[in-house]
Amino acid sequence: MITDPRVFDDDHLPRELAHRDAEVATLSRALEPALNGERADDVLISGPRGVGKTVLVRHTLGRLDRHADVAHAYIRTLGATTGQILRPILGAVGPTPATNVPIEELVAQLRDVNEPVVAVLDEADDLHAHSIWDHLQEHRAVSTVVITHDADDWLAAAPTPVRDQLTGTGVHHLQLGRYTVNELADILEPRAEQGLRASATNREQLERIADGVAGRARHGIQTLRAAAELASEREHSAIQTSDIADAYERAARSIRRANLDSLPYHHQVLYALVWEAGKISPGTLHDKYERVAPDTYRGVDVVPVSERQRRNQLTKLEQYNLVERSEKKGPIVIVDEKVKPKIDLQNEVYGRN
DNA sequence: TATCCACCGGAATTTATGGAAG
DNA sequence: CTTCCATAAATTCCGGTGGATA
Repeated sequence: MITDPRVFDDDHLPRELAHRDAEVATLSRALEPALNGERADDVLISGPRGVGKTVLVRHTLGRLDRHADVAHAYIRTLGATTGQILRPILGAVGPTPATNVPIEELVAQLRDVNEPVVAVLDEADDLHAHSIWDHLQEHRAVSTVVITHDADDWLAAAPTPVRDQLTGTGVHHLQLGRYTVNELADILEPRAEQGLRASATNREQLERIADGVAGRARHGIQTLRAAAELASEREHSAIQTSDIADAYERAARSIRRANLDSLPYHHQVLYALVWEAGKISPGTLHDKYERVAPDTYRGVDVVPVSERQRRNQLTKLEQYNLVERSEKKGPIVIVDEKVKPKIDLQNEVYGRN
């Protein structure tokens, strides 16, 4: 059923970016000065998850690169330190500085940058108050493309100078909305053509999927993939309505699983504990962790972490939508019990597993 | 209302990590 | 190889919060 799985990957760039012509044009215009050696305009991009904010930027930068190289750095800024943001920016115009060169030195190097660099600051929701702005503000050559979920919230929470920079004249704001059913079906169509066996699906089904995912392209693409997988498991010669009906859940689950897989060992242990309980108060969670830790970490190259650090890791699990908390002080609840933990908890007293 | 308790999360401080120089 | 020294990661410390209880 699936002939080319790559077209369903999150980082797959389609040849044509359907239904974003206006946005591509605006972004191109903003970055154009860089082609002539001048500083590009700043851009603030906002929109809900999965509507193609990152893809828009990657696509547009790629297009510009065909005319002339635009030095750019793409940085996922969620939780990034000043050094982790500065280094790739400098790396865009020269060698990437080593991790042990002082921030002071990085800042000095940044001041000496004269050719235009576009710094794409993705996942910038919490970046408004970051000290990185002390160095990026009003830079003669380095411009920014800030990607966030809600532009108004972001600007409202930003310190005045940052807000001024991102609302001044010549700054471009792009608000990406959800796709309509037709638009999203147009996006799914070429993927089906390239990634699936011929006549595995049809327009009506693609529209059904587009409708079911409320205009979010990433979900739509993952749902199409899941529907195809289900169809082949069930030995259907083509995707059927029942496959689509079950695909939403599978798609959501595979996204969660991928999230879980990307996390390090500590998170796996915590997830396993919450999963086992289904629902657990922070206090008992920590107790169990301590009880299980000596055996669960045996033979692993990492060592159990403190309670404070576990709190950080639990928020990460929450951000990744693996675990949730209904009220502020409420218990921690597993989001999808069918997403099984990657590791087994070991405890010699109870002898699990 | 006053007090206790469990928990949260910011900030200071310590430890781990890994390039670079000797 | 060892030492040095920077960042990054983790721990320690602690004030604050909100809910429960008397």
